[in-house]
Amino acid sequence: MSDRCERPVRRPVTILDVARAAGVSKTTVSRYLSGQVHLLSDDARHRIERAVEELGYRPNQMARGLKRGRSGLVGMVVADISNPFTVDVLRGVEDECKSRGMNVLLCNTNNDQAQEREYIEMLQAHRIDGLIIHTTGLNNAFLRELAHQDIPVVLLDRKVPALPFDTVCVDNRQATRAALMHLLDQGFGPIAWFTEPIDGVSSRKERLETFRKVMEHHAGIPEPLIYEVPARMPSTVEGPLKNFLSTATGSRPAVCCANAVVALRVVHALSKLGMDVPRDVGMVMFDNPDWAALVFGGITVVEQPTYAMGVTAMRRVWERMQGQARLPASLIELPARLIIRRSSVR
Amino acid sequence: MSDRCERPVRRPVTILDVARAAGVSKTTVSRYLSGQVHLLSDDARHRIERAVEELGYRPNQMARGLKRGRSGLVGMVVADISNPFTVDVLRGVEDECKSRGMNVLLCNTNNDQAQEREYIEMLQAHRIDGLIIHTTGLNNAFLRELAHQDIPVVLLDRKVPALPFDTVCVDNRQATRAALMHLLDQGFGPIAWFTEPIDGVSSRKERLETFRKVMEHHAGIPEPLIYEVPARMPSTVEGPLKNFLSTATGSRPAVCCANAVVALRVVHALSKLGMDVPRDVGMVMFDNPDWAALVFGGITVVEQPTYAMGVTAMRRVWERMQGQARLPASLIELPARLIIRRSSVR
DNA sequence: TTGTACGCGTTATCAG
DNA sequence: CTGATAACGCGTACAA
Repeated sequence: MSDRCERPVRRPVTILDVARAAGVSKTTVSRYLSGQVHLLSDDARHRIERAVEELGYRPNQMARGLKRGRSGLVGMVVADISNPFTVDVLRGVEDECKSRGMNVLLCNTNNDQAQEREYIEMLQAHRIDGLIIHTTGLNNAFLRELAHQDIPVVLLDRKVPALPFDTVCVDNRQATRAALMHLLDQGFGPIAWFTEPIDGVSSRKERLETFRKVMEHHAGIPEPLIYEVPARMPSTVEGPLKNFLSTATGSRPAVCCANAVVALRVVHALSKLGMDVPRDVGMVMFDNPDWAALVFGGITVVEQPTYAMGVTAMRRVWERMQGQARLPASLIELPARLIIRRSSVR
Repeated sequence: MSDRCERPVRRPVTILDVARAAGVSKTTVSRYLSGQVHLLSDDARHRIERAVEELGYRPNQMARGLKRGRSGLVGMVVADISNPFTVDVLRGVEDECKSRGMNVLLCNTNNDQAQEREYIEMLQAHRIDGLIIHTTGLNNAFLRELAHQDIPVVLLDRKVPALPFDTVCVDNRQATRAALMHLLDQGFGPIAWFTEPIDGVSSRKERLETFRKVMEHHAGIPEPLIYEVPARMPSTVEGPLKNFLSTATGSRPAVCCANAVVALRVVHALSKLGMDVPRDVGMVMFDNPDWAALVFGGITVVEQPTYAMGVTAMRRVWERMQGQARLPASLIELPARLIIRRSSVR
């Protein structure tokens, strides 16, 4: 490719280059770029237009940001990028940024406090215009500082009442209740709850609490079965599951999984135990990953409005950027949807 | 929370603030920050340390970037963030950035040429230090310009020989051959190939070509069955699949899916048709999403080293950043791994 | 309608 | 060891 040598290495073209090429001053070019076309003579405008085109000029966002005080960047800090839930939310955020000419800085913390903190510091350094965070909940003091710096922060999925930030999440109580009532309606019981360790995560907590309440009120079971599944440890599910099922002979047991990560492991365990779903055991799970419709002829799910959550969060950031900064923080709770499939139907 | 009013709105603290608080000049603080500690008196160092801590100072990356000519940002342009393949690669890129103090600007193009181009322009404006791109292959002239600007570009998964960029992908021919030979070994045949429309995408093309060759050489079938599955159109799979299976009575038919997106739809169709895998039909697919181990008692897969691909790509960008800029572009082809499960075993 | 000059927050050069 | 001072590329009063 001789092309590679033709123009050796091109120093990035600046506004000054454009100005010179067009025979005008930087100021005039700057005005053109910021759309103040009414202040320009047709002649100047055309010359600038051509120069920009020919030189392939792109305004330097670092310089521009430095001057204007906004970077055009939004930080998205997620706890686990491997979780399909996260990806769908991210899609929403990203699309919404795109339509506003902004970019997403993606940060995956692996549910680790130190990483979360480090990332937030990096994002601060980049002077992000907004932050959307699926937080571990372990950096609250640190996060609070962002409030003083007047940068819009939106919490996602996990509430932290101690923080004065907008929060977008789903109505976990309604969702959990719907799932459980459906199981009970179908004649299932006892029901076991599988969740990741609560660790102060609000969504996990709310779902679990609601499970407890529903079990007590509607099934008269004050001490329902709850299994916490530690992350990334294999085969901690099979034992409890086997145990649960063996104590439930003569009835119609069911399992409820608090998210897709746990559900995946439960499904594996059920398969290994040779269980027939829904004949031997019913199943309902949170989240609606690809495979939920596939396994056991379809698993009944509580589908969260993931994409919409992302869109909503980013819109909120945008509104705050437009001067709504000092309004009180609001809690936006979106409804989840129960999708009934074969796994929970007699 | 009275805290919110205590310090009303804090102007971002600059290096000058630190300098004043520490009773030294900006220069000295700058030295401290860039780790030239050997040039500082213990006294000065301590005072700066304290000032930085107390004020919560974070160097402004925009200013720093403007001055140093590097932004600390890497652009990652992906064709489809919904594809688990993409997410795993992204994880690799992200981890590798993290360990180098860099950040990822994530851009999802939805396989759309215009969006890809727009995004690359935005990334250019941000003066990204590197670009990793899972390209549509439709903006080549445009991409070529990046070569002149001396910014490291790494192509991912999809080769574009016309472009002078490093490329990280898998050995598709070896992988495809392994998958097909395995099916033939197990006594399967005829074999049908399901793929997304080729659209000039090298990975799709290589897999398909290899399929053709293997079929001709080893099975003596010059015109094997190929089905192109258009994206996001429901139930275009069921018809062809049914047709294929009906013409294959008396033999042991199998299907091979060129990626997880297509495979998902094939699985749906197979379920709907009430097929028993592997008894009625064998199956092998590319990619190893969560659900592949679950469905049909496990689907045999060609697992791509996705995470490693991300890591490799980012390492390459890094090397180029460190002055290896003018070395010729290299092609890095990683091996895929055949994981045999129930779906392809007699 | 256009241009001059300054500053955004850093780093680098140079002189002490 | 330390500190002025000049850029980096851009936007914007202010002046013309």
